Amino acid sequence: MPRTPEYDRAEVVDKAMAVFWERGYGQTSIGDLVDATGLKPGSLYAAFGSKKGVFLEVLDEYNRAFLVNVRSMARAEGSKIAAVRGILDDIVDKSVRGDDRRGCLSVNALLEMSQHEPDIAARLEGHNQGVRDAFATLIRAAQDGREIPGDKDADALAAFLVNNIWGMRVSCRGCLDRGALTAIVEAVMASLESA
Amino acid sequence: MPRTPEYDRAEVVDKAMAVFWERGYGQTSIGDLVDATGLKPGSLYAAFGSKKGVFLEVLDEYNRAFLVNVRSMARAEGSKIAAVRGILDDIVDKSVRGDDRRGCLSVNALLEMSQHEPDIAARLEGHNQGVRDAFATLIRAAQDGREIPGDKDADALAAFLVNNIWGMRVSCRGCLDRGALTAIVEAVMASLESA
DNA sequence: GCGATACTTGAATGACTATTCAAGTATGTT
DNA sequence: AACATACTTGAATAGTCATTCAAGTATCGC
Repeated sequence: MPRTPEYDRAEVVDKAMAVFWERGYGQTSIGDLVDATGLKPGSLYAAFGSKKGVFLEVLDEYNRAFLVNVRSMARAEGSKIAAVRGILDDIVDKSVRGDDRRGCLSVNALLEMSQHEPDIAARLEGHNQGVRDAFATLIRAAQDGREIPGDKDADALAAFLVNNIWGMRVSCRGCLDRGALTAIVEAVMASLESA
Repeated sequence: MPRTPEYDRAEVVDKAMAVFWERGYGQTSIGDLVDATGLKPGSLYAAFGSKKGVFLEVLDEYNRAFLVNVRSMARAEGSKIAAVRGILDDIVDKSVRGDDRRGCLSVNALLEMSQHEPDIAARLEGHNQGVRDAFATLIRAAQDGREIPGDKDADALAAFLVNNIWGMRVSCRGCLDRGALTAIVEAVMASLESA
């Protein structure tokens, strides 16, 4: 009976993500979203309720995709240490690709909004916990395979790893180049493997 | 001949810093600055030119104070490794103190503004370079004292160290508690000292 | 006291924003 | 074809914000 929407929701979320990622939440106006998505204000509000509603859906999609990526690399056959390095190299690649250094949408949002938007802070914290858990699982697998000393605390190593990832996501917003980021990856990997 | 200002500029900068730090740049209105500093809009504009002018002065003061702190800890007699640990412990303390986790004003500004405010990006990059240099100097001193293996690249270690500091400044905006941050510090220190 | 200087005040300005809504339009079922 | 549903449109609303400015006021040297 109803009229069917003329847009694809996932596509709209992707386009909105590009804008929020580029400009941040506060600097993105509804007008920007209208331009990027092709939806008029009324349609946007009918579909998402508010600007924050759009952003929450963007954030969930971003975090979901990141976790999927980490987990799929973790499931690969063979060396788990190589999987960790692959994930870090991937982050370096993304950090220096293009001339826009947008960093991590999730980290950007955490710093911009966590103080005055508790629901966003809660959502991000849940996601970060998921990321740390995924890395802890991967590290335990590496310990089982004797690639990482078994007496180390996997959760602590995972927190250390994630800390360096957040750091790189910040550093790449400054002017650290590929060489500098790669050197950081080397230091992190050496630290993981050392007895 | 002229009338003398009724306020102390350094005091005004400090009060403005508290507001910008708490709320971020975009979420701070001139009205907030008027309330915090006691200066009326006209006086604020006469003294600083614009909202961004106030922020630039705040940022410079923040960065200056941070560098002074690092350098003074680095100059202390005795173990240089202990100095590094002291700096990191200090950051952990500041990160968990109070119930507001404001993080690092400088990192917050970098993520919020570097994309669309090139002059702020440039200023922050200059400052970050200064911080890396200060740590590299400290690390070379530790190598001279045989506290850190001499064959390691001091600049790379400094970048690694700063990367973890930025990471902690992000992590503390989520809900990482003192224990988790301390564990990260342990991992970083172990990494520095290991041959 | 007088004049010159420059700080202070606070209301006015003009621009921008998120959000709403009433009118218009397409769809699928009956 | 007619109806109910619900998507689409874009102009209107109400609010906020950074910035300006003209009038008022305090200080200093003479």
